[in-house]
Amino acid sequence: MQDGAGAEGGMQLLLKILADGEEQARRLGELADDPRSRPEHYRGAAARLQCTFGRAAAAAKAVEAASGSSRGTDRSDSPRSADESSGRTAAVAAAAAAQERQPLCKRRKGMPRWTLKFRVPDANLEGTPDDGFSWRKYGQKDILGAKFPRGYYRCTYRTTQGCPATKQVQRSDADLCVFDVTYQGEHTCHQKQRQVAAHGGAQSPPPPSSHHAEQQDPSMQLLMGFKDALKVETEAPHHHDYYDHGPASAPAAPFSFPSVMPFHHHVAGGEAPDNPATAAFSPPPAGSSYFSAPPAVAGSCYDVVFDYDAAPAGARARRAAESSELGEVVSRATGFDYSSSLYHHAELDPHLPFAPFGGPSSHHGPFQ
DNA sequence: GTTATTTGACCACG
DNA sequence: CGTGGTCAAATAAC
Repeated sequence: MQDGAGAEGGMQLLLKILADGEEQARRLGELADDPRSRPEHYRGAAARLQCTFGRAAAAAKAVEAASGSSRGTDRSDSPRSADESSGRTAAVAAAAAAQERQPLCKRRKGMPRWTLKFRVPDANLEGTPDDGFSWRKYGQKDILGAKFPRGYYRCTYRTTQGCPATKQVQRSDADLCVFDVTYQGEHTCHQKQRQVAAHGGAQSPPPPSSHHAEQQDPSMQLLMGFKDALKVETEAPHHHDYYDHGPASAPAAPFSFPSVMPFHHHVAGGEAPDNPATAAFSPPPAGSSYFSAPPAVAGSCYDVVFDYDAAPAGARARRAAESSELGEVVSRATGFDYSSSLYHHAELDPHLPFAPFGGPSSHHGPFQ
């Protein structure tokens, strides 16, 4: 019973989150229309969107788990992760567990992490794609099985402003024009602060918490971000055209989610951990949970793909291959010549404001 | 002079 | 013990 209720409440929450995502996507579209938009703007918006989807995914997962457990037909042929197929009560448990899980007090774990796939048409394949931020390279490592070394970067303002953002850049083995850029940690430095403050009305009631608060509470930060990205305009969902060099017509059709939530589709054709990203980035057969927005203004688009899987690199790939992978999303951006795919490995659910699951007072839209 | 990159060593995790 | 991520000294670039 509780499960059922949890599922319903979860579904509502899910819908709510999806609505947020829609708005964020719209906003991203709006950015595209604004010639003043910069890569960082897109990135920021994409990041927010990504977070939203991460939440949505988690919510969906929870809902599924809830309904699944009440059904009684769990486990057996579900190749999913064992921990989740064991039919938990619901998201509440998962969320709680996630929040409680923090024995890793050593390294930088627990920070939001996502991967963007930058595809460089044929121009910028010289070096790392510019995402609008200043990075300082602090290392390079040859990765097993990878043809090219992986570059480690951290925010230039790490020492001066204590910005925790880091990224890892790696060229795809197969496609030289594809870069896997894994970001970790949000920028707290001022370089990105001007992310998206372009809006009429009471735009930017100054992001009050933009430096310290976020470091302590990622979820808080995320919520703030949501609030920040409320108005938007989107385009019609397309298929898997990850990059459309469309004319500058940024029409705009309401962004609506197809049949997305429960995406269970196997993607990789096997265990080719070489490039999990490639799998998601490559042409999804028909009917995959992939949809990107078409033609942007100038040519590039952001294909955002969420992959919630807490596992790092290797395991992640395998998981993506074996179990259901969620691919999803997106939107386009303009101004640059690369398209990218954004992956999201919700480090589990470090930021899952799921508390009010199954409760009536769930998530009242405090986004403002 | 400064600041960024390179590069091997070190260390943590699985 | 292998792999991946970071540090830090040396080097290069500005």
